Amino acid sequence: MGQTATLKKISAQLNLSISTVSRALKNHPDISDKTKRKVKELAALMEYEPNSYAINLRTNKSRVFGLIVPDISNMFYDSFISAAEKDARKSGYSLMILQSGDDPLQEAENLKLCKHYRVDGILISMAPNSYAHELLIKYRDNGIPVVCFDKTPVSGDFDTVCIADEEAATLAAHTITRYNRKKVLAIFGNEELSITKKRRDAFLKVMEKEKKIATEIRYCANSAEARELTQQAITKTSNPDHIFCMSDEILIGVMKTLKRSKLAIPGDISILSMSNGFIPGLLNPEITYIETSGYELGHLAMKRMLENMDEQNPPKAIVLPCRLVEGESM
Amino acid sequence: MGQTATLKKISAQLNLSISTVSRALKNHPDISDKTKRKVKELAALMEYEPNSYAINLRTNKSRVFGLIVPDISNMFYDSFISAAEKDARKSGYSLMILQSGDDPLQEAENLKLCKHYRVDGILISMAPNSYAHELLIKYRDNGIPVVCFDKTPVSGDFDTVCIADEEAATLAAHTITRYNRKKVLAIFGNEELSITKKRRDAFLKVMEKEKKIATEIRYCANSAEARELTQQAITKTSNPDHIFCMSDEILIGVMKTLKRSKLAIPGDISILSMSNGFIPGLLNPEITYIETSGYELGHLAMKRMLENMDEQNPPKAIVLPCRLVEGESM
DNA sequence: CATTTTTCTGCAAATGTTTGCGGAAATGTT
DNA sequence: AACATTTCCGCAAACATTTGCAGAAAAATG
Repeated sequence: MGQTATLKKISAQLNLSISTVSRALKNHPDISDKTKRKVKELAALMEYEPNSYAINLRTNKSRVFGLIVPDISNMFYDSFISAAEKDARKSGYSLMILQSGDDPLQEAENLKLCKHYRVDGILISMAPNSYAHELLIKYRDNGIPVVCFDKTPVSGDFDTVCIADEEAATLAAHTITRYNRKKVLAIFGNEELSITKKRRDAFLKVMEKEKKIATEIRYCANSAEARELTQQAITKTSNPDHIFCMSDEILIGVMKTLKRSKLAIPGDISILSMSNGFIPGLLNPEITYIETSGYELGHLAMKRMLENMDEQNPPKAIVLPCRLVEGESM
Repeated sequence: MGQTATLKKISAQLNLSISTVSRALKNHPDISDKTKRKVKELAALMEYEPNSYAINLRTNKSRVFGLIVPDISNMFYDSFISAAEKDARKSGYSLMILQSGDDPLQEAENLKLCKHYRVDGILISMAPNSYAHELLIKYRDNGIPVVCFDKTPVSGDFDTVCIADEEAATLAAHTITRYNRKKVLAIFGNEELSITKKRRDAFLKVMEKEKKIATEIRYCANSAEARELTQQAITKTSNPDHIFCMSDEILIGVMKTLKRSKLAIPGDISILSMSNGFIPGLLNPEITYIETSGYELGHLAMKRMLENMDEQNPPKAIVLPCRLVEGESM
């Protein structure tokens, strides 16, 4: 069958050269209106569509971005991706999405895949213990723009788009101090991650000035550990009257324990979390949180990537400001 | 600069022809070991990587699947995608992800994008009022396998991979009958969707046999409407002693209202939902639900798509069996 | 030494599109 | 009529890879 239409097939039908057909379809001034009309008619009839493989080869571009995240099925990343995809599409780009599963090896493989597919740019949230840095440097030097988001390297080698971690943690701490609490339990995630360190340090910087408040810092790897931790805290003598949660995951664990206890929120114990808002709104009472929006971050990151398509820019650190969303947990 | 390595550049360096270099790298028996060694060394040194644009052009394949969903940031789809991506990668494929936003126009545009990118296959969960059917038929006839999942057309034209909707709704109804309830409020989603119809009909088929139970069916478009609906139900005289929720979205709305009421769960009113389990586990008490796993469905759908890569298969309707997960809400 | 066989390599075409350059035909100017 | 200009179109190369075919050189056989 005549399967798919090509310039060649159209030109053969009309006894024209391939180049004439190409130019006619592109409204090139060299081609007469009569020829243009004939060509366009037949092209429409044959449902001609330029072969993107050929165009990619010729232009050495694909209009596709590689996007690497630890896991798509995550409250934060799924909204990030959702926003990024919409913006990309508006500018004629598409996303190729790859998951690292928080595995540095998988991450490196995904980066190689990006190279293999010759994506026009890479957006990446890095896995813990990532060794992707040098790979990314190489890609950048080969003209593939790299935008790091959320979990970013500390070096100033790449564009970074992040939640205002310090600002958010500072805001959290200041909020807590307003409520006259005595014993604060602050639960953070993996201690090794820079995101944890940044948040913890900014948080502590404020709390240490408050001599009237005893602050205890703890770390946990997942929701179950947060639950465990909370259980220990409320049964032992430490008895905090406030718990700060660095993330949704932690908040979920904390709340599961508190629900089973007889503690009233915020009467006996108050809660403040960092979140995109979905989980806090689900819980009862609704949790007060510092907003960290994946949507917003996705918009910012894609905007930056698209800027990099137009011109080469020196690396820039972009920060998404945060805000306090009042619930009923404080 | 020598930017990226190509066969041509390697061949120039070694005074060989392009074809010899190509064959050497592919261990073709025609090429002497000595030549092979030389070529491979230089290729490694220059970090040669075959140009996928050229390969795509030549083979007329891209090893990329198009995946169209209403919205990525959705408990169900994000896990579907997560599973699908992992399986695709294992078989050397990648995913290009596009969102329709439940807009038939956007959906059609995305399908055209898939055609433009010449993806090797399309996985799609269709928007309400989709008119993609004929487009998909055309793609299928042009040799692009189509796998519909979750929201699928009723025709037998394509592979479909679905939750066992009837089975799940039947299981839900049977579960409810076991608990000696009098007044059941069953809340479903958009009445126009086939998924809604299937679940509702199967549900009703069981309930109508139970003369002792009064069943009321309601529909709602989103979480807020479900909240409203519940509010009306518990304040007016109807006073249900059970609420069935077709989806997480509905469950969330229902629970928000119930939390503010003084009704005890399951004492005064019991709850049964359909869900992937995440939300039910978050709520208090934990909600009993019929499991509808996005992960599992993603695995099934990708498996089917990969089968279609090997050989042409007649359309097949694949159904993911469901199970009851006991919480504390019944 | 002549012929056949084996071993190795290169030519050229094909995939589809774009574009600089040149050239033919038609029209316009003296 | 001779020349210049405009209008319209095609050739061919380029992008990178693969592969059937042919052919040269070397080795083996008679």
